[in-house]
Amino acid sequence: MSEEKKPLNFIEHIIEEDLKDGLDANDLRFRFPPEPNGYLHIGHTKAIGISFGLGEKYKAPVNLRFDDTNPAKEEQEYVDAIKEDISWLGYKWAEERYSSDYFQQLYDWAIVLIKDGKAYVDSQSSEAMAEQKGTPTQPGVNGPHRSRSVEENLELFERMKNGEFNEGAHILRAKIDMQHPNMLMRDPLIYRILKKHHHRTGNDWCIYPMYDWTHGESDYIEHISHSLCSLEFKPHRELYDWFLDQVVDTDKLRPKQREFARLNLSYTIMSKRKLLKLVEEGVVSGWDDPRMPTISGLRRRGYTPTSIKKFVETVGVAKRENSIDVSLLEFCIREDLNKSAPRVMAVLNPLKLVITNYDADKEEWLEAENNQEDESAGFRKVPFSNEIYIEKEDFKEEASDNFFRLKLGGEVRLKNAYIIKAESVVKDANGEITEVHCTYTEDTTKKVKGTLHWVSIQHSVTAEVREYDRLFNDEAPDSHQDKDFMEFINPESLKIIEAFVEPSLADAEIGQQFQFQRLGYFNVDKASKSGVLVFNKTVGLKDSWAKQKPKTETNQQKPQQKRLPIELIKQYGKKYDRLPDDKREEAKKDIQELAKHIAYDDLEPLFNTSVKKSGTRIITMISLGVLLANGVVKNEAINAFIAKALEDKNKLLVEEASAL
RNA sequence: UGGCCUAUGGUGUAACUGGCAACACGUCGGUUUUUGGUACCGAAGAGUCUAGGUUCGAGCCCUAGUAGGCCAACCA
Repeated sequence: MSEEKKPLNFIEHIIEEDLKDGLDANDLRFRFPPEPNGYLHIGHTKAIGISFGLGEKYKAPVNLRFDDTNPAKEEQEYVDAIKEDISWLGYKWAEERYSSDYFQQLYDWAIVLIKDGKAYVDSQSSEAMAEQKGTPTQPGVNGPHRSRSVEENLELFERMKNGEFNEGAHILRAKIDMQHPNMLMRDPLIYRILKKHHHRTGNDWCIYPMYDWTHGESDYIEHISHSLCSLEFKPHRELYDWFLDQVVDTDKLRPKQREFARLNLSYTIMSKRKLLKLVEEGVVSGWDDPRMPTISGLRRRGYTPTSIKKFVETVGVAKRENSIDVSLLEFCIREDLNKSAPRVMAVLNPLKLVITNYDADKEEWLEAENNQEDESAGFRKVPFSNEIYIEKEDFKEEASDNFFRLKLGGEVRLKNAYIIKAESVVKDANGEITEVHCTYTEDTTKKVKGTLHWVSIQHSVTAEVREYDRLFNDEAPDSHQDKDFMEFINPESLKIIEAFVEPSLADAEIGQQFQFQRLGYFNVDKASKSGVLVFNKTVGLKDSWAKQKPKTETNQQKPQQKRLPIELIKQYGKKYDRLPDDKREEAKKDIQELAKHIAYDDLEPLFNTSVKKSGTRIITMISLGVLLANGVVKNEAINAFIAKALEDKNKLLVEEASAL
């Protein structure tokens, strides 16, 4: 076994370390803990891929645990959808669990906490408690109920549980430290009163545990070794550990929370709340609209589990904020479908073509290869006749040599058929071409540059084709503090086309995937019925021809993170003295421009730059020159800096210094 | 007036206890091709946010700064 070592991500490093430190590999166990309050999206796929992926790698069990502690937002519909999506991705969970399974245990532990003087009942308004909590920059203060006796706390908590109070009247909170620098440690809530029906426990409870109290203890109950979540839970880790400290038996496995950066995809949003808004406001047809970044949307669009897993794998796992280009997702689906999708011919934007030397009443069934990437895919027959459709874009009356398609007097190959030559065109009153007249030859061995797809008109089947574009026009629609994400909705994200497809597609079944040759990958939508074909365009083929033409679509500039001029100048310093002459000249001009926007106080610290970093000293000198020219008066520090530079070995530095 | 996290080509991730910054996508060029697809070959592109320090040697360790993110829900 030649094990090419795949580099480990930081979580795998942690696990390897734990294993080395004596953790039994059999004790490895993970969990994926969705809240059933919405559909899973591509962002969740990363979390799923991490935990289930680790399970596969270490042959460890992975639980699916629904974090269902808030009956106000959670529903069975979401539980079902989540299970379907995870299964569809091809993952198998060891056990299906619910946080609500542990409500009794959590309650019992809460009693222990109260008895230990580690928790108390507070009876103030949420506003009053928020007030006492302080702010991130200001410590909190103790509230009036903090010193209630254990007996009183026990009694009140019991009565909370029995439903004797209204929602909001009391809460149970941990007694930690109201001055703690971590806000989450300032006596966090453990239980609140919620007189709501729960999708699993019905009306058994009218108090419900909070996330922090529930999550770590649930991990402990399930013997989870590594509890992986996204970065925003980092501050919760301290509390996670505190709660664990209160109940953990030291010879039992203690779960560990570790955090990774969540996935962000360009031109889309990942917030469940915002996705729900798109659904509710009818911007999309539902959670599974093919434009949605949900797993169900991607599935309906034609994405495969393989492609999504590959995507998550390539994206990697780390701790820094990221934004992944959709083109990577598209690459992954093309790569997968290229190997498996049968090729067929379909014309989306038809132009009639008449072959004048082919008998009008003749038809031939020609052999066509289903997939040249897959020998086992075999062949099929496609009908040919004297009248066919080709794409409008595939014909021009005249065009330059790099237009490989059909032009008057030019020859082109018809895929799976003959070579034709365009002889003349027929136009309507507006000058629009309505027909192209061609002649054909049966000699198919000739070399011609272009190959076109086509469909015999009399044999063609009509189909509805839904072409999608990105749902938002902005790269990061929900990142603007002054604008709502709804303002960026792309009004042209869905285009419905009447297309003509080859007859072999007539009985294509829902979910089947094809490559429409030269166009892209398409699948049969669930709206398809016998006799009424509906296709979704999953993704187009890579099109290096379209790129050559001046695109009307303005290439959106990446909003480069703005850096301060002084920082940019410093960066030049790193390599300035090593640049070739011409580039150095450019750099110098750039520096001089940038230097107009810096203050003397920004520059002065650089005077102390060590002798060996001459590049930095030179750029400092150049900038200084600009400042002096703009009226900064020479002081002692400046004079010393220049004097020292004049003695330097570096010619460039001396040159710049003597100029001052 | 705080705490925590992060900083490596355009994007995303690597670089095992410090040792010539690598891979994928994207970009550009070429070969093959009955898909301007695929496959294959090649190229450009970062000297690792800045400064200082430790070291023979720093992307990695230390210090300070800068930038970005997270933290004040009876949400998860």
